Amino acid sequence: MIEHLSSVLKEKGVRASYQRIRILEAVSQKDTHPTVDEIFRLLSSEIPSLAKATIYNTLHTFVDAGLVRVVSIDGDELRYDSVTANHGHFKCNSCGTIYNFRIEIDSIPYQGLNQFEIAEKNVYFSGLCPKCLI
Amino acid sequence: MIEHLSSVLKEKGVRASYQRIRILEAVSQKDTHPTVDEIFRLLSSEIPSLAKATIYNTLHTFVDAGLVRVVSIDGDELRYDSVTANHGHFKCNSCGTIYNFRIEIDSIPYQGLNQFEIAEKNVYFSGLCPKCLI
DNA sequence: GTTCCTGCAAAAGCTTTGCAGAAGA
DNA sequence: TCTTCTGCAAAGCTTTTGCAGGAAC
Repeated sequence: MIEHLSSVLKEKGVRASYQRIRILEAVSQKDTHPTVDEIFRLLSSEIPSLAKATIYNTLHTFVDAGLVRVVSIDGDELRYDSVTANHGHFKCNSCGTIYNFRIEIDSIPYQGLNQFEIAEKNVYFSGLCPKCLI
Repeated sequence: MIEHLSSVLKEKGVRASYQRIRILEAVSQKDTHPTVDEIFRLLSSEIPSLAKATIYNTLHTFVDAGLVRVVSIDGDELRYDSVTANHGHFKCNSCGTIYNFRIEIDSIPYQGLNQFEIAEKNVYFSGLCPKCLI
């Protein structure tokens, strides 16, 4: 796993330090969309020297390298997600959980961006999740 | 105009103060997606007593009332937009401008949200705008 | 050996909060 | 009159930055 993540980083031209591998691992866990603080709490027991500033800086590096994207549905908080194709994000207004769902983003028709170069497409829904509807 | 905005506020159960009317007006200007700071700079020459804290508080009130929505594409900054149907937002990674574009959000097929109650749908694209591509 | 990261601490920004006076209903 | 909002200032967070030592290549 560490081997694999290490080569993922190097492919993108990002130096593979231990901290970076562990932060990428934390963000890549399936269906987690951790905040900076959640990553910090998750890793600081194992890496007591880890500084929050390092997490901020590392995530910026990852976003610039296209490894990670920012999930920001209502601006309350920033979350991070490893880049995966064809999914949208749903945020529950009650419990705050973020869910992935399948959506064929590239098949969505739109108008008015003829001369634009589109690099990234995001779909964000919000409302109430099944747990909070009961 | 002031009359109209005043009744828009009252319909949503929001007391129609002068500040609120002017802030709603600023957010409702076509194709503007102002930040708190931009609203502050726009209005403070005419309303020198206006406090930034009032703008923050007022925008929260508007969002809760469903008058305004948060536009947060990459988390760099929060912008506000009056609620309008069937449009997405495009952010230029170079100049930072936010553009509206037409998209029939309700016709987008998706899977995996069967038991969910969806209150709001947002589509965010990013890339480069025509001005920055030249 | 170089280059670039990390950790620490301090600084900078942004947003919220508490309270007294003012304005809306 | 009663309720709610505004402005001000201060507090509370989050995020960024500078620098010395250390790790990657």
